Amino acid sequence: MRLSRYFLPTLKETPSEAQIVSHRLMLRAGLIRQEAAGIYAWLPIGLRVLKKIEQIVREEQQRAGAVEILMPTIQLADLWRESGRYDDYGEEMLRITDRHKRELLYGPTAEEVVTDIFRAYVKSYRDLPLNLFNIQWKFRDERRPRFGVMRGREFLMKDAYTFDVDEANARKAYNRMFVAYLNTFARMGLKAVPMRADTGPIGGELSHEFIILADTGESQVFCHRALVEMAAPGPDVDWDDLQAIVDERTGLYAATEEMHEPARFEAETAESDRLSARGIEVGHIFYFGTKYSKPMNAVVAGPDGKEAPVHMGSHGVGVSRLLGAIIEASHDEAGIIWPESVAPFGVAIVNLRPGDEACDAACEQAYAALSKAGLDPLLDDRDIRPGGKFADMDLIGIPWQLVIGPKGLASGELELKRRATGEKVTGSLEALLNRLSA
RNA sequence: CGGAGUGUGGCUCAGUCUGGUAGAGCACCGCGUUCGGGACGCGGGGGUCGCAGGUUCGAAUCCUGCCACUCCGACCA
Repeated sequence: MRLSRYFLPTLKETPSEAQIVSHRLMLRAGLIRQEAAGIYAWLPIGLRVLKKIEQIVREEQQRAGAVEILMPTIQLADLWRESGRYDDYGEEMLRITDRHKRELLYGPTAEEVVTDIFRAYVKSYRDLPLNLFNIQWKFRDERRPRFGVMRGREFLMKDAYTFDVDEANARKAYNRMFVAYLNTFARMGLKAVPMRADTGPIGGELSHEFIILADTGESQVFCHRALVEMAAPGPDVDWDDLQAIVDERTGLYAATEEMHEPARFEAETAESDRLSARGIEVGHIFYFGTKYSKPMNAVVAGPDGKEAPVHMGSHGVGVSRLLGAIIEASHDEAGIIWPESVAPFGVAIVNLRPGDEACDAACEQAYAALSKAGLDPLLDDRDIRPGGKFADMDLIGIPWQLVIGPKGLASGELELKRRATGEKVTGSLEALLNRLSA
């Protein structure tokens, strides 16, 4: 992409509505624009990062055996009456009436819709286990939206729904999502800790929140220090038997404020291992048995021919919230520092003298080579003050900057800078291109 | 929903107390000089001061109502 023909509305000053660092940086770096409280437009750079995060989530869901579908944002009130949640959900649900006076709603979650899809087609235990997920916009009319995309009213969520014949199998499905989440967040450079969690109004018996630690987190969390440093299991695991991996994580104390038991924490965890911190919830997994399948009559025939309600779980990842969470975890004075896996571009080529024949030619050469190598370069060829370019590239957090100017071309010593560390490498254009491609 | 606060060009804000016909910096446009980490000079465009009503010869400014947004709390897969 050439910046002279792109849309990158960066701001020098912070809009007054933003209080926390990720929100400020998202506005200043031109990732999002607020349209109303908790409702945002996604600008080109923000959308690129959102899509990369979404793709990582998708790949790890598929690796764990989940199948992608796409459910509508608008749902029927009648389905929610079947489950009994229509009246319970309260003012957080955005209710809509169509021209036929039919009652609709903007989905805050999709248990009802997916259960309706399931019961229409799946009739036998032989079709299980089944895990259907979708990545779709949700709307919850929060009393107080805040912190930018971290607590918006409209947000992008991955929600997976597992269907199993009994509780033992449902726990295996739960474990697959548990491990998939560990791998998902690790790929984004995040250290996420699974914690015992309150099941809230959705109900259920078994639930973990995945929390990343950040000073601006919304909830207080308590856990054993070892959990923070534990490496993700990775893709090469036995997906049919993950109990040992899950036990290793759940054997150590970890709980959010609502579930915290101080006495147990102190009994189970040596004082030097106790960690109390603020956390951001980026994922949440639930097993809730037959809470929806029973009232909605989602049943399958077992080997004995008898019908029984299917055992379900639901498993969410806050995809749009993850942008804020990653920025909270990775930034400095100058701006965002994207992990390479989610960076909007792989490398920025900065042309210090647009219009200078030699600089333009060297930039074109670098751009072509890096594009060919799949490094997704962003060419900053804007004819503005050079200082501004450096600041913009730092602000939007591109992992590498290749600086091309007349002095460097004359001396043969160009500069390559790594955003995360500030480390600089100098060399010929060819040498730096080779280094980036490696 | 309880408490607090803010609405003035795209952004950050001054002006409101003490009423007199709207300003600064940044951004934007033109010309010139510049150019290796957010340049400088000169010229220029852009605002029914959140909305509605009231008081007044006159309202960004005073009064009333409403709306939006932000913060603290409660709430929250």
